[in-house]
Amino acid sequence: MEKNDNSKKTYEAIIDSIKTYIMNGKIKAGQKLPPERELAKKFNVSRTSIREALRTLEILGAIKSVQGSGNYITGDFEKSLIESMSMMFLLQQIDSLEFYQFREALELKAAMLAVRNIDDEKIRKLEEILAEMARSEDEATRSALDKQLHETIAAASKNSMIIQILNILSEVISQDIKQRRSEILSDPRNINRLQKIHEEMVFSLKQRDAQATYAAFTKHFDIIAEYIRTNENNQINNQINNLYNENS
Amino acid sequence: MEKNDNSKKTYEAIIDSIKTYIMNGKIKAGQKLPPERELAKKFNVSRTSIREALRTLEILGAIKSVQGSGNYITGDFEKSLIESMSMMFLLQQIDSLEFYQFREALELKAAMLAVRNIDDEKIRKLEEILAEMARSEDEATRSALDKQLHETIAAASKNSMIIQILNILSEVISQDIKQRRSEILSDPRNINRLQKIHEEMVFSLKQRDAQATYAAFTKHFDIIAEYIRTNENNQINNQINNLYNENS
DNA sequence: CACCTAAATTGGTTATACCAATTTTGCTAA
DNA sequence: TTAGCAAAATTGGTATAACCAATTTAGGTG
Repeated sequence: MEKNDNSKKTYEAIIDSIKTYIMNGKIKAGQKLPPERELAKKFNVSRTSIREALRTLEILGAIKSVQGSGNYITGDFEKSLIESMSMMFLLQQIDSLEFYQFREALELKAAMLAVRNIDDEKIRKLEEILAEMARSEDEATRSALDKQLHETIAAASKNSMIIQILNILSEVISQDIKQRRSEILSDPRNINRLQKIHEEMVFSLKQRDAQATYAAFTKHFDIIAEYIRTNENNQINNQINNLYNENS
Repeated sequence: MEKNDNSKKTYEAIIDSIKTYIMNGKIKAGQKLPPERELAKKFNVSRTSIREALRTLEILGAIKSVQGSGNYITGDFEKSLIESMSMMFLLQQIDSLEFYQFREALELKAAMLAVRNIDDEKIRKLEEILAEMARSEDEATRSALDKQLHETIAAASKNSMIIQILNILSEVISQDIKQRRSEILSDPRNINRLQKIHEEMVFSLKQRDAQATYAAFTKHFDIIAEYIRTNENNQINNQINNLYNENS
């Protein structure tokens, strides 16, 4: 059997074909692909090659295979990005500080967009969270509320891409974030400091004051950065390693 | 043959195993994995499953398969992220404005980091680019210099993750960026405006003045945003579609 | 020692068979 | 007729075995 392409491996050619298939709108999200055996016939290759192509499409988040049912077009790319970024850390030894700076970039932009786009309901929600944080006793509650606060602000940006990537980043370093959050939030000296800054952040958003919002968020980041710098050797990779070592 | 895991498919389990293999440092970047037939024996599964796992690792950028030679650990995740993000656009209809806001987030952070980290040599380079831009006649040259300017600033941030992601973003929307850059840079009213802002950007970096840098970059973004808003219907997807339709 | 060729190694692909989950079909009973 | 259930068909998941194609290795030759 002749190959579809001189240079490309068969499964790569198949991927492109199926991609084009999807992009041209012949198949829309949610729809089912033809059965593997049929695809094999149609593309005139073995089912194995079809499956290798489908595997990569699956890892890219383009499709989802369901045994006994079929291969469905999806749009779930978060998983794929999470995988990629995780691997990126694993092999490139990107340190925590760099990672958090990346995250800060998005959080800050989200905040600046929120200044323009936030509505009164979200403001109320933020104020509620703040109030709960103030009267929370245990570190676990504070940690959960802290997470909620940041997510609410991100959502107020109304930029779905930034929201999605922030979610992904949280996933990638959830272990790391959790640990650090609890570290930082369990230090009694920080509790008040952070509470104040959180209040500043929300207040400046309420006032739709861009400059104050920028200042408040920057201050917030500085506290985090301070913590990370003191544990410079604590590479994020260690955390991620633990994630995977479970199933070795 | 019993499956390695109750819930996971075999090839997924294999992926995890090989990942762990990599993470534990048993295999470092550049090294060769054991042959597929050997891996199959070691993991007690078929070569088929091994290969499906290797395909996904390849698409993730973790390995590279070379026929006749072997599977090598690499660290080339850009390709994978580009793929993921491209697909993200294709199926999710993220519009240009959102995308550029995402980009701005990283550019701004890069600039703010550059304020702290930039050295005199990079400053000189930026000034040279500015000078060239001032005396450039054609739009193509200005466009190339503009790109160079932004890349140099990004590099000055010294945050490899931000630099990488910015590169990836450029790749993903290179068509779009090129088109808009030339649109914006070909309008005679903008040439002077942009030249001034670029000078502000570089000058504020030279002064290591964070506030001024922030102001300059924000002003720069506003010009871009202004342009994009007036062409709101111009979805980025169109550009990317064209990228792929070639091989249909 | 350098070079070339043949053999061995290793990834790429195909074909077939069977397992496992889901879906469909069609019968049975209420 | 219809609701429910069980068998059959469909469809993805895995395993073997065989062969192709590129690379690497080994061995021999000049």
